[in-house]
Amino acid sequence: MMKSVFKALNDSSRREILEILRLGDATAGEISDRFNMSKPSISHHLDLLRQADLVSSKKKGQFVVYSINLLALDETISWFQMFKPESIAEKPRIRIPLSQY
Amino acid sequence: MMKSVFKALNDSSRREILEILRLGDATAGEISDRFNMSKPSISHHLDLLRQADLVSSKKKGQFVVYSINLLALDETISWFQMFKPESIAEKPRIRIPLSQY
DNA sequence: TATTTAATTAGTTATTTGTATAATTAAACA
DNA sequence: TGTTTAATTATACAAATAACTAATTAAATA
Repeated sequence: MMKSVFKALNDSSRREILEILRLGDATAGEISDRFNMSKPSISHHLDLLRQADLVSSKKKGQFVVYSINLLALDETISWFQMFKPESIAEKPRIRIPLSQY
Repeated sequence: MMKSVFKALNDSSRREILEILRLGDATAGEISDRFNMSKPSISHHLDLLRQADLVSSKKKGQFVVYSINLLALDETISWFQMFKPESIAEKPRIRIPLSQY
C-alpha cells in the first residue's frame, strides 16, 4: 500500500538503509554499524521498511538478514506513472528481434 | 530535493490534491471545496507540495491557480531507478524510424 | 472608499514520530 | 547449563506534524 511506502520513505535513515541494501543483503547488526544510532532505533526503522514491503527479512541462525524488495519499488514507480499523461515514452515498448540490428 | 518530496507525499490529502491537479489546473478554493477540511489547512498542504516542487502556483487576479509539476514527478521516478539493477528495460530506448513498421 | 471574496499567515493544540534506555527473546557455544 | 551475542519489544519523551480558529493581505466591485 502506498500509504506505508511513503511513510517509510519519509526518513533519511530509512532511505539510507535502502541504499545500503541496494548493494547487497545485510544483517540488522551490519546495518546498524553504519549509523550513529542505537540498535533498537535501527530495528524500528527496519520494521517500518518491512511494513511497507520495501525490504524482507529472514532469520539465519542468530542473525536476521535483510534484503531490498525490488518488486515493491517497481510498484511505487507504477504509482507515479499514473500522473504522467499518455506519451510515446510510456506506451508498451515495441520489441524488435535482435537479428534486425 | 527528495527529502521534501517524500515529506510532501507522506499525507493522503496531499496525494489526493495531486490526483485532482493531474486532471487539470485548479484554484486553491476549487481544491479546498473537494475536502472536508478548512481552507487554511489546504493552503498549508499546497505550500508543502510547492516546497517539494510537485506543484506550481500562479496568481490570477484574486485567485491562485495551482498546477501539477510533471517534471518533478519524473525526477522522483529517476530516484527510484537508482535501486533497479541494470536491465534491458532501463537502457536508453533504441528508436526505430517509423518507416520501418 | 467601504465591503466582499480568495487566500495566506499566525498561533494553538492533539497526535504522530524518531530516538533513547531497559528488558526480553532466541541462538551459539564453552 | 550458564554466558555471550544478535536482535527485538517495551516504555518514555522531545520534536515534528496536521488540524483548527482568528487575523491579515490583496484583489474585485458596489
